[in-house]
Amino acid sequence: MRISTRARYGMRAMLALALDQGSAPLSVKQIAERQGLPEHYLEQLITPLRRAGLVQSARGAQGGYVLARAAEAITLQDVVEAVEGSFATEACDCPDGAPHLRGFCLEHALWHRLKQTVDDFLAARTLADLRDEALAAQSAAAPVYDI
Amino acid sequence: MRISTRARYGMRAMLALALDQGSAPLSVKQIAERQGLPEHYLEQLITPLRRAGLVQSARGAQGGYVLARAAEAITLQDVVEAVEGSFATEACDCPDGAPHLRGFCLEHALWHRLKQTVDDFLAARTLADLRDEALAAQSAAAPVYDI
DNA sequence: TCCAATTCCGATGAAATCACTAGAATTTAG
DNA sequence: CTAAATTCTAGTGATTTCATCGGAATTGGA
Repeated sequence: MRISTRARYGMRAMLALALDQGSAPLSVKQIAERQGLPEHYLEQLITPLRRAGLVQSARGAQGGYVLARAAEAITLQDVVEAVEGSFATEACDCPDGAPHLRGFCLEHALWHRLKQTVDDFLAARTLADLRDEALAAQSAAAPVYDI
Repeated sequence: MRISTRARYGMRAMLALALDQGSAPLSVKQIAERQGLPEHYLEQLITPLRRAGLVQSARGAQGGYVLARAAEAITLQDVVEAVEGSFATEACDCPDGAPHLRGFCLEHALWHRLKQTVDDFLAARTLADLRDEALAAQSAAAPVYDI
């Protein structure tokens, strides 16, 4: 039960885009620099984000990526699922039952419920929440004292 | 964010022991057979369970493992943490701040909270809960109709 | 005492994940 | 049109996790 680097890096990249909304597209290089991520690996991670329809790409010079829709409309579960591929791939082979106790399936009794808890947690939060929290923390860290 | 086989196999092994409480110790071979787990790998997983004080071993012929304390006193978090090693090993390097936005740390703002949610979920359940649920499912699947 | 059943320990192979490299395709700017 | 910037794709190491193997140490029973 650990958090993959795919999820962590992917989330950082999406946050970078959320913080930059409105201006020109951000290149992978810029995202990697801002978030301290390995550039070439990030390039690889952003592909599933594009395929999932979470970001939009612009090729060529001055190209890059922007969020495909408003940060309010992208849940953190969208992001994690895009880069990790549905996570619950541990399909349960209940019918056969060989590895299960008769009439009892640990996958269903425990792990699916845990997954549901995690999904609920992530689905209840959007990129906008993260963005706003980041902005609030930034302004608190560097308040303007000029009167 | 996926569930490791260490956690899944370790949990199954512990459940097997919880269901067997009171009789002779279970050997790794027996546990592996009952739960359909790779025997040699399980042997490797049970070592951290022993070191964490969750199971007690008896060496030699007729040896094996028993729960070190009552199933009611072993939370699922105890089990997962024993086999996975605290899970939150993603120590945050906030002070330096290089990979973080100024005054904002995604590890703390998101992943630590998610971890806390998972920990709460697992800590609120004990092996006894799983055992009782398994027993209930078994008797429901094979009810006694003799009057 | 000897044998079989075990735990226990270390090494090795196999598969997945993490990360980098190289280069083709595409687009903007001059 | 050319050059630079960039996405996009495929392939290759490096590292971690998953799983097996071999064998030493320990214990109960014949």
